[in-house]
Amino acid sequence: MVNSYTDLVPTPDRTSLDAIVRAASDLLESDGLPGVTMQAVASRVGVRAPSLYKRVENRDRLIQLVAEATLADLTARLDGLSSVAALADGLRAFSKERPAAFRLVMTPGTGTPVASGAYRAASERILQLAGELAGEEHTLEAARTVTAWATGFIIMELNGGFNLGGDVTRAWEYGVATLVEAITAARPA
Amino acid sequence: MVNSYTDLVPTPDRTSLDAIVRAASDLLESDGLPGVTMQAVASRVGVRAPSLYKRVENRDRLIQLVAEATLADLTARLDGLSSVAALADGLRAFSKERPAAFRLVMTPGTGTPVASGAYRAASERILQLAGELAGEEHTLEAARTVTAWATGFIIMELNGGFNLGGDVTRAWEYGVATLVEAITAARPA
DNA sequence: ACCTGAACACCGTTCAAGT
DNA sequence: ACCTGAACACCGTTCAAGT
Repeated sequence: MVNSYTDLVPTPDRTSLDAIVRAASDLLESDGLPGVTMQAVASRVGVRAPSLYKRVENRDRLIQLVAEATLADLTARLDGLSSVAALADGLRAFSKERPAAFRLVMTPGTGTPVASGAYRAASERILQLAGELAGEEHTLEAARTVTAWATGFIIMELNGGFNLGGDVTRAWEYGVATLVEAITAARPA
Repeated sequence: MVNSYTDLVPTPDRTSLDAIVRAASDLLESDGLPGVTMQAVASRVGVRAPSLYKRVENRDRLIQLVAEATLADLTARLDGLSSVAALADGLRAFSKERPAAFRLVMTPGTGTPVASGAYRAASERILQLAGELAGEEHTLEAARTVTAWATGFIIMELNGGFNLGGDVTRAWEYGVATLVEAITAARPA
């Protein structure tokens, strides 16, 4: 039985969760994390702030979704690479294209727990390659060493933390070479 | 000439910049960065929020001062140590005592530039020791490699990023040993 | 069912008025 | 000179009322 305006003209949705997450990602990169306000996101998708709550629980959850989307992009980006050095370079390149998103994912600070499955997916290739280098027994330690080094290096670089002069890219290459060699050398016979 | 109440009874100051920074540091550790509100800090030093602006420009500057005080503490903490491994262990120990302050200092994100002199002081010993290990030519690269690794490792550890099981401390020791050996091996003849 | 304005609690910050 | 209440702009979030 037709008995209301709603039944006759179901207004088509004016936005979507996907568009919201994308708008938040754009704002994150252009205005930083504090710039990702519900109002700014809403205005970007052509809606008022309260409407966002039909699709996202709250702001924290939205930031979390941005982090997870970023990890998915990163995983895709690293997928084809086949050496530890290429992987490290890919991670660094990604950090330069999307520094704010990279920071969000790698140093979420408090209050934004990201589904660990997303990290696992992104770590898959480094585990594989580290295993080849270090031997099965040291796979996990080797992968952690390389990941920690690359992450730390990139974060320091993004923060302008290398203020003692010198060639930063040279330090990067020195680090990759040093680590790969060391891990290979530590391989059990 | 005495002509006002003020001249007769100069009210003693009820707080100080030092007390404010200390209160902010305590709040940072207990409630996280978002918990460091001007009102919470003010109430902790026994004053109302607007009074804080007599001693600090604004909240961002206050956070910055907390970061600088943290770096000073860290520098003092690392001062006596005399091996790269001891330095790395000291950094990790500090991160467990004051995780929020450590995060603030190592991953300030955007909006809180810390005086670079404070970082320089904290880096002094690692530069010295890395130089002994790596040789003068590679001092800077070696110091950056170790610092990046330790920072990245600790941040990942604080974030609960090591969710693949395994012994985290074992990975830490593997990393220290591997890096020290590699840097020593790369030393020019 | 989705969207909105109005409202609430809570921030950071300013400023005139107190002492 | 330092401190305060009141006020302002701006958040996140809720909710009744529209369509």
